[in-house]
Amino acid sequence: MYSIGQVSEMFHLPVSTLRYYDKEGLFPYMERRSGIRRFSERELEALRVIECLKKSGLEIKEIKQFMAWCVEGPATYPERKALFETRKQAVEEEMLRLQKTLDMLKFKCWYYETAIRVGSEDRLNEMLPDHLPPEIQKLYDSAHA
Amino acid sequence: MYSIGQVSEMFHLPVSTLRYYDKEGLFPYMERRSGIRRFSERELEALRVIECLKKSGLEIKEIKQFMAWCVEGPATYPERKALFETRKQAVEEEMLRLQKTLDMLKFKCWYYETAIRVGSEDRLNEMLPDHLPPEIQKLYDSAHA
DNA sequence: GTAATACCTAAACCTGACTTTATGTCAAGA
DNA sequence: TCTTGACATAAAGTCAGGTTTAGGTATTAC
Repeated sequence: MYSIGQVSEMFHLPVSTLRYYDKEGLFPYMERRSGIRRFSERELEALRVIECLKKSGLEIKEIKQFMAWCVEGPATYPERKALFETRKQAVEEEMLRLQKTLDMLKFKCWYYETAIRVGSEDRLNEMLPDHLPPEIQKLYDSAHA
Repeated sequence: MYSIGQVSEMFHLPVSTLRYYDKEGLFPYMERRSGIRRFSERELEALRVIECLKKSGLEIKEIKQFMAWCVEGPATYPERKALFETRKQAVEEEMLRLQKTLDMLKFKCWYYETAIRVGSEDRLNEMLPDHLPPEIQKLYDSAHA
């Protein structure tokens, strides 16, 4: 069993955030001893899931719904599975978008590197978008697709 | 030259957002004809860069700083290049974090699939974390690293 | 005994990125 | 002429996800 302060250190989260999550219903099984929260392994696993679902783009109230399903028992396995499937797809799509963003950023890095080398953007822009080195052309196309 | 309504349609952005960006200084070269904004190719390219930098995690006021550098001329090529290098690194790190999130989500998909199959989480948890199929073990390790 | 800590609550506050509202201008079409 | 639609502004409102504040309790350290 852990105090809120210990969990705060373990997860590098402010105490206020843990209390906020609790208030929002994200720890449905949280125990108390004379008013004081006692985090068990169950709450730590909940916190891992919370961080995962948050990174996947879920809002707090949707995570709360998930926790409510957990309380409901085995009848909600399908809902829970469906949620993770949906988040998996969302993250896969996000990674594709990020890859395009990354290609744009790489292109811009090359662009300014070259601008510095030739001394001005103007001479550089004359090359665009038809006279680029092939690997830069690939970045340019990916970013402008 | 395009009207704000045309650009709104081209980029699938509300007119209010474009005006907000303009107010925040994100279109330093924007022209007007009797008070009405006229978007040129320069503004469209600015908008592409805005979307890229936003996805990379930059705030509006930092994007505004970038636009200010563009106005300052070739002397700020190094600052602009450094910005893109930093964003590139940030996005690469974000993609690594997302990959871990994805592994956790895939693990949870397998977990609930199996829970549905065997009828209860409890029998499943007895297998964890030591008796997992190898490819699931890999996801579990990646997600809990 | 008293001072420092760690915990508690409720409620107000904050931030970023927009969005909405209220009000007004202007040109084109019926 | 009059109304419709696209444009404009300033200022207020919204929302999520916390954070801060104000006031209190309980335990430990000196």
